[in-house]
Amino acid sequence: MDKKNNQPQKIVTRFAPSPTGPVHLGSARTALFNYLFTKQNGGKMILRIEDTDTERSKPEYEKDIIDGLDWLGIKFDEFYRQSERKDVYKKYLSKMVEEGTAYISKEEPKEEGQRSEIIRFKNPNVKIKFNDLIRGEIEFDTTELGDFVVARDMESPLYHLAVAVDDFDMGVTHIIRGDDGISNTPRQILIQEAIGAPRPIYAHIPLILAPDKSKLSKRHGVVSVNKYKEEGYISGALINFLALLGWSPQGREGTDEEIFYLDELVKKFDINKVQKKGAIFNIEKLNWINKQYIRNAPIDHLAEVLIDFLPDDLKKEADEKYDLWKKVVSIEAERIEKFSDIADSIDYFFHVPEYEKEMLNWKDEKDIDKTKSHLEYILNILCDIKESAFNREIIKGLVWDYAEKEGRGNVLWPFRVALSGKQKSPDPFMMSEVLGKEESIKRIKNAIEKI
RNA sequence: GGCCCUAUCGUCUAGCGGCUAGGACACAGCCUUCUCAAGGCUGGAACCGGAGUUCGAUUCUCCGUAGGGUCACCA
Repeated sequence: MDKKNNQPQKIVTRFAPSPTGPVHLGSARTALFNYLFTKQNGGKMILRIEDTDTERSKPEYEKDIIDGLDWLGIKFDEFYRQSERKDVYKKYLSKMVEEGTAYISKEEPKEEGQRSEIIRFKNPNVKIKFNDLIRGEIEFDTTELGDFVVARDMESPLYHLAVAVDDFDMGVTHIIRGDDGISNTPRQILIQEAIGAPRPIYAHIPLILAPDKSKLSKRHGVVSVNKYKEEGYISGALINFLALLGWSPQGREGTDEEIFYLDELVKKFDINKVQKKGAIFNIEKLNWINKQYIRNAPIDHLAEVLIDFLPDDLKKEADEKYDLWKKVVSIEAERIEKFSDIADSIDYFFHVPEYEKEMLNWKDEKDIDKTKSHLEYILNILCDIKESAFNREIIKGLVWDYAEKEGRGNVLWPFRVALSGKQKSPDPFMMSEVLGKEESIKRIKNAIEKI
C-alpha cells in the first residue's frame, strides 16, 4: 500500500523467457496469462530476457520470442536483458557475502568447466510456506536444498540469484509462471529474504501437456508459436485457444461462448479460476477455433493475407487478376481451416481444368450422350444471360427447373465438373459467377467437345 | 528414489453437500444436398478406488492408486 494516498500498489508482472529455443506454446500461454492479468488490473508488464547462460542463449531465439509475442499481440511496457545487468547482481552478491548470507566456497571441480571457487548461499534451513493464487498454500522444507550455488563468481550470477534480484529491483509484485517453476520458489524466497526483498504473490499455472500427458516439447511436433504463424493460423485464434487451455469462462455467472478476442479475454479472464491440472494440447479444437476466426474476418482482409500463402506462380496470377482473387476468397474462405490450406484447390479458378471425360457423368447416368445434351442446354442458358446479370441466383433460377426435371445430379454434376474438373468443389452456380460468363461458357464448351 | 503438485465424458471444461452431472471439440446417425464444406437436429460418452464426516457425497477429511513436475557451477 502506498502510504500517501492509500491506493493499492500498482501491479507489476514479468514474463521471463530464456532465449535458448524458439517460443513455445507453453511460454506463449504463460505470457498471455501474465498479459491478461496485468491489463485487467491496469498494471505494468516487463519482458525480461534471461540470458545468463551465455552458452545456450542465442540472439536469434531472442528475436523469435519477440516476434512471436508481437504477432500474438502481447505488448510489454519494459524490456531488460539479464546479460546487461551484471552490475546489479554484483551489488547484491557483494552485500550477501558481506552479510554472510552467501559465501565463497572452495571446492573440487567434479566436471569439466567447473570452478574451484564458487559462491554458495548460506541456507538457514527453515520451512518456507507460501500462498499460490492457483494452488493455495504450499510448504517446503529448505533443508534438503543445502547451500546451493548462486554464482560462479562475482560477475557470473546463476538463475535463482538473477531472478530474485531482478524481481526485487524491478518491483515485480506478481509472478505468474509455469508449474515447473514451483520447486524453484523456495530457493528464490530464501534469496529474497536474504536481500530484504518483499515477497511477491505467486501464481503457478499448469503446464501444457502432450497427448501422452508429458510436458509438451519439441519432440511432440509443432510447438513453436512462429510455426503456427507460418502455417496460417490467426494469432487471435491461437490466443483464444491458449486461453481456453486451463481456464474457462463457464460457471455460475459465466458463459458457454468460446470465441473471445484479446480485449474480451482481458475483461473476462480470472486467474483464480485457472485449472490446477495440466491440459493436453488438442489441435482439433485449435483448428475449429481458427475456422471461426476465418469466418468472422472481412473478405478484403482475407484476400490480402491469403495471397501470401499461394505458390509463386498462382500468387502472380492472383495479383494480376485481383478481382477474381477476391471472389475466389469469398467462396473458399469458409472451406479452409488455416491459411495454408488455400494453396490446395484453387488452381482451377485460374487455369482451365484437365480431367477425363468419364468424370463428367453423374453416377446414376449411364448414357453419356444425355450428359452431353444437358451441358448443351446449360450452355444455351448461359449464353443468353446478360453479362451484368451473370450471378449465382440468376443462373440457378434458370437451370433449376430443368435440373429438377432431368434429375439434379444428372445435370448439376457435369455442370460442376466442367467448371472445376474436381470431384469436390463449391457448387456450379457460385463457380460460374466467380469465373464469369466468358470463362464459364468456354469451359462448358470444352466439356462438350470432350464427349 | 526424496520433495512438490494433480485427479469429472477420448480431449478442453461447468459444478463450490441434494443436479435426469451441463457446455464445447472430436465421433456416430439423420435432415439439407449434384460433390465437398458449412448449417440444423439427435445420440453414445465421465465423477480413479477405499474408508470416514453427514439424513445425504462428484463436492469436505484421510489413506491408497495413477499421472505429472522437480531434484546442475541450465534456465
